[in-house]
Amino acid sequence: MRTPKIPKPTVRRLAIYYRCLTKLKDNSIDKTSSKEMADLLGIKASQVRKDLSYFGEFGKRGVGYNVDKLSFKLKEILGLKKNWNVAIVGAGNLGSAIANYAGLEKNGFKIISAFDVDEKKVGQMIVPGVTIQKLDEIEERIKKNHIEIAILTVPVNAAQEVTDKLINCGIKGILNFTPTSISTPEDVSVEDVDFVISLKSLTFEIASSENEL
Amino acid sequence: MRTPKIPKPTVRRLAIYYRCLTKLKDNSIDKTSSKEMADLLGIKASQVRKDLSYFGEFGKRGVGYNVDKLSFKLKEILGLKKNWNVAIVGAGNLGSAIANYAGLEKNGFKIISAFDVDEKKVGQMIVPGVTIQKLDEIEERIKKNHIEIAILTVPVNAAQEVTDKLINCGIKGILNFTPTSISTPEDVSVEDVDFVISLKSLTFEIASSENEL
DNA sequence: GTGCTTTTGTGGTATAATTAACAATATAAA
DNA sequence: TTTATATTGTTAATTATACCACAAAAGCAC
Repeated sequence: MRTPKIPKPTVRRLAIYYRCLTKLKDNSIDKTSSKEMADLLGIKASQVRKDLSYFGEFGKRGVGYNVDKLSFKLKEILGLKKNWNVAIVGAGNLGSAIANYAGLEKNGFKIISAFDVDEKKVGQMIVPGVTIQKLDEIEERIKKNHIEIAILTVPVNAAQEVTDKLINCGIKGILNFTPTSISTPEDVSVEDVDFVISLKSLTFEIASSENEL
Repeated sequence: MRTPKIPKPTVRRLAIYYRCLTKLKDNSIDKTSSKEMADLLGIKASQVRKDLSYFGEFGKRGVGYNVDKLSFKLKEILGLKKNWNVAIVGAGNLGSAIANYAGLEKNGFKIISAFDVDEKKVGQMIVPGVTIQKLDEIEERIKKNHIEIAILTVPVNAAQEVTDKLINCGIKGILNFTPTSISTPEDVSVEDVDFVISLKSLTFEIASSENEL
């Protein structure tokens, strides 16, 4: 019961604040303020303070925040003090690109396994040191390697079936790249990433601003 | 002034309804209801009706919606009756994977050009028929080929600089995959896609549910 | 120390989004 | 034709989220 009930948008922003603080650190800036962060991110300072206030008091009145300290706190809050073992499920174009995205490793997400149904892909390396395995082996491997997060990049028609397998082997979270909503019990979290939907939001905006003329 | 002021979440859901209707069509289902769609998507029927009501009356009381008709209307609303010309800006791993994602073409987004600073990549094909070009040529090419949407997959430190170039050559929308917020004038729409942030929302959820025990 | 400036943390308010409720309408069966 | 059932479109209520405003520190200058 550490967390009363944190708004979803707040959680996303916490991750954004954390990223912002990392950048400040890279620039050797050791103190900041809600105003400074808010301006960098294009939001309101009160929003930053409100978001942080769900978790405690991390700043000093009249002074601001110590970058290192706040960064450490957010890291803790976001569950990033440990490294997370991740599996890529579906080793196509997108799955491979994501597996090789440097940002993952850098942020403490380690690709431990990759799975695909395609026999031709099995045995190939998806990232250095990780070979693609048969989807059949998924339950065994996920349990054995203590994988907690799956990145789901299978074709849409396989999405729910594969999700059910993941649930069975005790996965805790799924990053869903398939263009469909998958259902899970409430102790298995899902985050959807759908850039075609984002593209269509974009065309909506463009089209409606053109219609307004 | 066709649109009074549509909530952002509504716009995203419209795109999801459209996808849902396409699926129903594929299964030769020609009529549906707010209830049926809502159940398929895991939301409330009243939400579906409310969202649609911003744009008109598309159903028949006591009966429901004609799949074809509603689908056509949403296509129109979302600005998808025309095909959109898209440029990939930054032809790395992720940019290439996205360019080759079948869902784009299928949904009316056509990759017309790709750009990169890396001389070694220039001249290579990113998708059949599209060779990667020097970033210097971006303004000329985007204007000449009537490209309206850019998919931004450059390294984070180049994001704003490249964005400014895109703004200069009259781009209308940017799908931003870089892990930073970019600023644009208000007539240039931006949609952020950041799956590392989504991953961290996931770890927050997992970590806090573990702390609750 | 006193006053001035800065900036936090937070309680209250305003705004936005979701959900419920229901009259209006359609269909089909009795 | 009436009654029962289904389902919309819309208004009202509820809930969620963002924003404002200000008292409570903290530091600095004099």
